[in-house]
Amino acid sequence: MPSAMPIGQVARAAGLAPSAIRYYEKAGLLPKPARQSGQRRYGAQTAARLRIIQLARDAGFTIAETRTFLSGFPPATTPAARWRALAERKLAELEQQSQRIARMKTLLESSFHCGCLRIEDCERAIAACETARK
Amino acid sequence: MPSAMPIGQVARAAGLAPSAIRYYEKAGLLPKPARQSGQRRYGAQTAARLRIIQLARDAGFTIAETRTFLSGFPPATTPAARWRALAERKLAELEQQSQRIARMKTLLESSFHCGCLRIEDCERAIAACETARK
DNA sequence: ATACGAGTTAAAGTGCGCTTTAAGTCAAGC
DNA sequence: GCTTGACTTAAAGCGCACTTTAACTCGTAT
Repeated sequence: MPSAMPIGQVARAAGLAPSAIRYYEKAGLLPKPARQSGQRRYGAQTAARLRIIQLARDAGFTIAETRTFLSGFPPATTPAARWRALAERKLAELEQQSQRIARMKTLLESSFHCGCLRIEDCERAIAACETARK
Repeated sequence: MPSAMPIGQVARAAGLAPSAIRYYEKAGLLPKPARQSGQRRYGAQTAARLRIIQLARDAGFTIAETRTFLSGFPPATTPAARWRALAERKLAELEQQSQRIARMKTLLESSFHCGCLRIEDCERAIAACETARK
């Protein structure tokens, strides 16, 4: 792996579009790389940085949260401590989402078991469903 | 409940913004109401229609799916049959989402237990996490 | 008369994570 | 000398469900 790869090569290696890499740079997730006649040249450490970004994204962090993880803490903060701090809040969010999904499932399975022929007739059945919502 | 309510009253009763009601009308979820000197006047059946729409939205259906439920089936199709058809696909989507969330939880809990002092040193730990991803 | 509150419209804005587009630069191969 | 392919930028577009804005029209109370 050469230590001065152009953006297309880095992108292919990471399974990303070049535009995504430029976007990450503008968003402050990637340091500004060296240039050769105007074009970005990336070193080997970029691949690792991209893998970390992907991991954070896969874990559900937004771009802003990922930037916080990478550069939003006092420099002495260990990666483990950074991750713990952010993961705690994210897990709470996921818990909320899980509950939302559970409620949706309940509604999908319990609604409109009425024998109404037209939607306009379903009013009464819906009152029952709304009870299940709480 | 008067049978010719203006939009603000309907909105307040339903817990929605007037703009949302106009949006539903434009999106084909609500029939075009009568007008009095240019202003919309809603009958009592609108409240029931809005409750049905809210139920569909709470169950995770998009506006387009909700429109399908309300008016995208052969007229003779019962509400129960309509709901069943749409709910089946939606439940499959929710299953996917649940799996996505479970994977995020795993990543949040299992990543960055390394003792690295700087993010640049975490490469090795990340390889382990990526194993957990599969 | 006039100010107020509620209604009307079309069009643009929001948030998120990119992608797409348009117009241009550059090095290499023929 | 000319094409090709990969790169550059800023700005706009996408999907979704609305909200917000701007400019206007009503009927009613003062």
